Amino acid sequence: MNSRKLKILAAVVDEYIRTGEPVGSKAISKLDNINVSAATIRNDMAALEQLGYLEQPHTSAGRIPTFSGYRLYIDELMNPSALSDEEKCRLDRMLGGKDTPEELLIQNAAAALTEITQCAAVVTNSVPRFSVISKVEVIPTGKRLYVILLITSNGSIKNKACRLEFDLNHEQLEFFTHYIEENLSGVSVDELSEEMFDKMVAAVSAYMVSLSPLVMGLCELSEDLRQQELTVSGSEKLLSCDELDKMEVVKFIEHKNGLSDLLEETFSGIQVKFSSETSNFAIGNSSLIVSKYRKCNKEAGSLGIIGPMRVDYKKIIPYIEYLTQKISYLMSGDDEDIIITDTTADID
Amino acid sequence: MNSRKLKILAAVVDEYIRTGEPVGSKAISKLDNINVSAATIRNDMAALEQLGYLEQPHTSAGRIPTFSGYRLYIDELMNPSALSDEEKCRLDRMLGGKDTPEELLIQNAAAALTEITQCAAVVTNSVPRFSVISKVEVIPTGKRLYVILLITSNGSIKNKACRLEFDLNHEQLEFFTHYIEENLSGVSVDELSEEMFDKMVAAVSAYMVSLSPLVMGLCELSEDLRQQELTVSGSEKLLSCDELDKMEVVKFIEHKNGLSDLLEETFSGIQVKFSSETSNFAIGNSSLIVSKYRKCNKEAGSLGIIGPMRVDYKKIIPYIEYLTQKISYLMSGDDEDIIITDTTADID
DNA sequence: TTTAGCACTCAAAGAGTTAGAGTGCTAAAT
DNA sequence: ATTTAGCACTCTAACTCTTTGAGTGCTAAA
Repeated sequence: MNSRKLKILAAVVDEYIRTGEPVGSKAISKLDNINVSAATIRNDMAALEQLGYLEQPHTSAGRIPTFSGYRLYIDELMNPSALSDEEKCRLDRMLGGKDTPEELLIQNAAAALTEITQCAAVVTNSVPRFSVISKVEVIPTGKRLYVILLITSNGSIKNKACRLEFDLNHEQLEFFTHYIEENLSGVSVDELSEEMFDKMVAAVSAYMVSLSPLVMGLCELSEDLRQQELTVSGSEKLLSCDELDKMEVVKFIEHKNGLSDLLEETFSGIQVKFSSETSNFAIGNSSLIVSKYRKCNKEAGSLGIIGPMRVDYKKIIPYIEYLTQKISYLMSGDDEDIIITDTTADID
Repeated sequence: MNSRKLKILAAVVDEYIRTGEPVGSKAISKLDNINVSAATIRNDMAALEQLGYLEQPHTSAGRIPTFSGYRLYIDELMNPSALSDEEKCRLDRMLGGKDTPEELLIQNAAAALTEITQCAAVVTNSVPRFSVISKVEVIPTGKRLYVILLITSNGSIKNKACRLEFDLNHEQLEFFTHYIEENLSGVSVDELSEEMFDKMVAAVSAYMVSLSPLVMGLCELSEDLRQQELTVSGSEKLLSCDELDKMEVVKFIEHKNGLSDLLEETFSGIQVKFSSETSNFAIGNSSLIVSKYRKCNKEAGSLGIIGPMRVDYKKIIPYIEYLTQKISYLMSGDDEDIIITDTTADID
């Protein structure tokens, strides 16, 4: 494995990404930065095939990269193309300024990615780990029916109705409200845990057993609070890729199978994952490129695209990197002024 | 147009639905209930083509039904096959018993329809038109920040945060709470209207101008309350129908174009609509079969399937009819005992 | 009015051909 | 020891030509 072989591998991947056709020795030999004959390239390509980086669809066709080929290309060989100032400006315009609500910010980022890459964009909202419970209320609303309300310092509102075995009298309600106010107010979302609520159930039950459904309700709400929401937009683009199985794509659009797991196991920095490298991700031959954005220097959410394995990594990766940086910057700027949108919930 | 022609038309549609292939005179002549020769059938088929009920894909092929052909078949000719007891039991099992939450009930119905018909199921949730506002609260939750909470008698909970220009003092808050309690409590969801809120804005502004965002917030919540949610499940099935254009299916899956309009203009009882009969519905050559279910004898929501025009109406229509009846029954049974699931909302 | 018979049409499937891109191998050149 | 040119070979994609069979419309007899 010498440097010429690597150069040839890079060239093959680049060409394949550009054209979508298997690439032959002749095409490579014509490239500017390649100065050996087609015959030499043929020999090297045969070697690269031996090593598992390239493969042939059939005997008399050119080569296409294998998974390992792409992997090596992305990790070592690829030469990302820096964003021009115009491109940066364009992204800035698409994102919106400093006073754009966070939710809209990531929506805009998703829209930008969809438009630029012609792939599906995937974003997660920013989880308010570091925000604290600012208000918790219990509101009687029918016989034996209570609505609990949880509000955090960053503006999340969650509510849930609980039915009890008995009605609470004024004193009991007062006790409970006071107790949870005492125990939850000011607690950060990160600190909320099931153990914590288990303890509360125990404490509260000592006073009155039938209060525990309320605590369980609170526990569930706190789980919701910590749960990250995942949005995929522009997924119709994936149906235009004939590399991808349409059936799989639609199933994925419906259920988003495996995606959240996949994002879970992502660590910081930009990352490329192939569907073949993970189990339970629905779309074969696809590639996920994501990066995490940060808010006040803590990981807040993810941002990226899902596309065919043959996407223009060179071009797309810098875009995603720029967007995450910019979003991190914008989100960390003014923490205090919370922008409230809307929030509803329906039960029947 | 005599009864034999109608019989032949019905036979052609049945056969075409069964086989998916253009059907010829010979195939019809072999059917049990047809006792004339192929030549006679040929003459009648030519006449039916003249009348616009049948068409030929090409000269030397059999006939397939036109839109009008299907229409006549469905409205007059078709002989729906009654559900067997086993089938009814199966549906009952899939739906769930009397204590199944409404939301789950329609989800189960959708799943059952998807499985049985191999088409996409479309359901709308039950809009609580006839339920009344049972509680409305305003909760101060930060500086100039207020959460309004709207709860209906059927268990819907909606909340929304509003930012005001100024902070309210205790008296002002008291006034406002009292005012909206007075004006909204006991009002049915159906009665809520924008005009009503306009009046409230005027009245409240007379007392204190900066209260109006709260009323606007209430107005938006009430809109949410009245909004019907539409779910399409199993839409991947539509991709297996080669009668349907995959690209159109995909666009539909993403945007559900025209579907809610289409459901709006549906009246009571089971109904079949062809894409060709409506403008703005995305999937050409498709057919929508829906029926409305009722809760306490008032229209609550819709339930049905989207499939290719060539679906087994004979079989599917009874299924949908049975499901809507059963759901109407289950939903109307115990109105008092509201089952609460969960409800959350996130803002940032 | 219905039916049998027959010539005709047309799409789909299969067979055969060609063109071209790309390969691997060998032997000469560097 | 590499690199290159040359050449025979392979395989697909596109094209034409032919065959097959289902289905029709028309005519004339029942």
